[in-house]
Amino acid sequence: MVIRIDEYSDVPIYQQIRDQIVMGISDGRLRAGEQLPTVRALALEMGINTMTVSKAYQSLKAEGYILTDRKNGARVRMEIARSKELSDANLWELKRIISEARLSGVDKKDLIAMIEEGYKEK
Amino acid sequence: MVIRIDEYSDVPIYQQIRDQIVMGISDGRLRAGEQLPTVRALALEMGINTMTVSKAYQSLKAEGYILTDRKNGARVRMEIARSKELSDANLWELKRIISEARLSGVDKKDLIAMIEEGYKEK
Amino acid sequence: MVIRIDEYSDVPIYQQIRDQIVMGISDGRLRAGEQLPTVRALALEMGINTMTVSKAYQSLKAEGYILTDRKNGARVRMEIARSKELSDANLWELKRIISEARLSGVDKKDLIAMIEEGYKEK
Amino acid sequence: MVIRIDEYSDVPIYQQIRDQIVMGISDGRLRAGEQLPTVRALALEMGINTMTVSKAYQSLKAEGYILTDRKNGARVRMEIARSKELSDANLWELKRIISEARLSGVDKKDLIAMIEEGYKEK
DNA sequence: GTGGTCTAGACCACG
DNA sequence: GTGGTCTAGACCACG
Repeated sequence: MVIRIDEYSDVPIYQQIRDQIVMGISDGRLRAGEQLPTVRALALEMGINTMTVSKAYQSLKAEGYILTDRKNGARVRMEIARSKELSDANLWELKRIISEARLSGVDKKDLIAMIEEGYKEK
Repeated sequence: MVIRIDEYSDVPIYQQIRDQIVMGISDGRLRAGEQLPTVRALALEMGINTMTVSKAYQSLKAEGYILTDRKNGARVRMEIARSKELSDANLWELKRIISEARLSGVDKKDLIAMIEEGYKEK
Repeated sequence: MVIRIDEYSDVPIYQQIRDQIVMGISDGRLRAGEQLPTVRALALEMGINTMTVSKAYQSLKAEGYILTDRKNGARVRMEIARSKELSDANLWELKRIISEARLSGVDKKDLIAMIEEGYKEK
Repeated sequence: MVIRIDEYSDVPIYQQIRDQIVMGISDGRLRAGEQLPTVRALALEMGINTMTVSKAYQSLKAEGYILTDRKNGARVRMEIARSKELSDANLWELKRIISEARLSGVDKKDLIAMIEEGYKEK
């Protein structure tokens, strides 16, 4: 899976990596149990510091998306915990985006289509 | 309209103000043409720096949500530009949230319900 | 509150800081709402890098023990979430220690006394 | 006695082996004088490196829990030294866990029950 | 002034 | 080889 960094984004690099891996897991580009690139390999490939990648992985690990071991590096977790709820931050963020979408004249159907797309079987 | 700030949020205060005003316009608590409090008044009321409020207003102005003039202060714009599209940033953010929702086991219907709620007539 | 680092310990420095702040909150040396030293101040005082202190604070923040804001630095949270349960890691660790205590001939009463002491009103 | 390894735990594998053998001795699953599997046998059975098992055994030997000789392999020691004291590391660790338990709202009685359980006659 | 991010580079234990 | 930790030093946005 290719990870692309927008160096002009306000979103920190480690967060962008974290987000893209989460999205990769959700949309099936990363399978349960699949091996992630090593911290060093990904850092080298992306031209960034290993600490930055490490921070992304540690975040993913703390959130229960991946597991790391010293021998094999990082893998997508087989059973990701299902809280059944959006975090407060995501809930607010979603409300904000819906408000902005409405004000921009985005059709409600387009938003729903995005959800359908995101929930499609992979 | 009451604006509530979470001073411990990772979201900058000026951004929280900006977001809540946008949401207020979207859900009808703020009407087109309606007068906003002055920078000084809002800053005083919320116990924060005027610079912070000013930053929020400037952002809203730049985005086309409000108009300011020296005489009348700030008002909600009568005709907000309707790009008919989500910004790139919002598009990505929405995809991210949908991915996380799905992985957390949030029901697709709950997300759609939030959209319906946000688009309800006011 | 004085924080002491054992530089020969296997426990990472950031973890030692984190642990001592948690213990300080529990035993009343740090009160709810109390200001913590700034990242820079603590780093300087302890002769370590700001990143190391920052890591400790971020861990405490993620665990819900403290809150940070840009203006005032870090504070002990007023209401710490009460899961009512030990983490798996702490549960195992406690079992291990009890086993080792027993084998070393430590009196059961001494362990219970430590618990009583730790739960005393402050 | 079955030893279970969590390869994704932050606790090193050799430490997990060491801990489980100590717990086995304490709770009577391993009797004084009882033979332990050879390093090779255990490593083969668990699918891990012999070096890792060897490290665990060496640690147990250094701590006085087991004895090794070339002819008979490793055995649980007949008389384990009873220092009557917790090590400094365990003392600190126990204090930390008690602090976290208290802050999490864990009932004091639950901790005491764990001690009673760990000290039950076998 | 505050915390947050990032780099370049180093060292470490584990396995 | 793997992830984890730490430093020295820099730059950033926020307020």
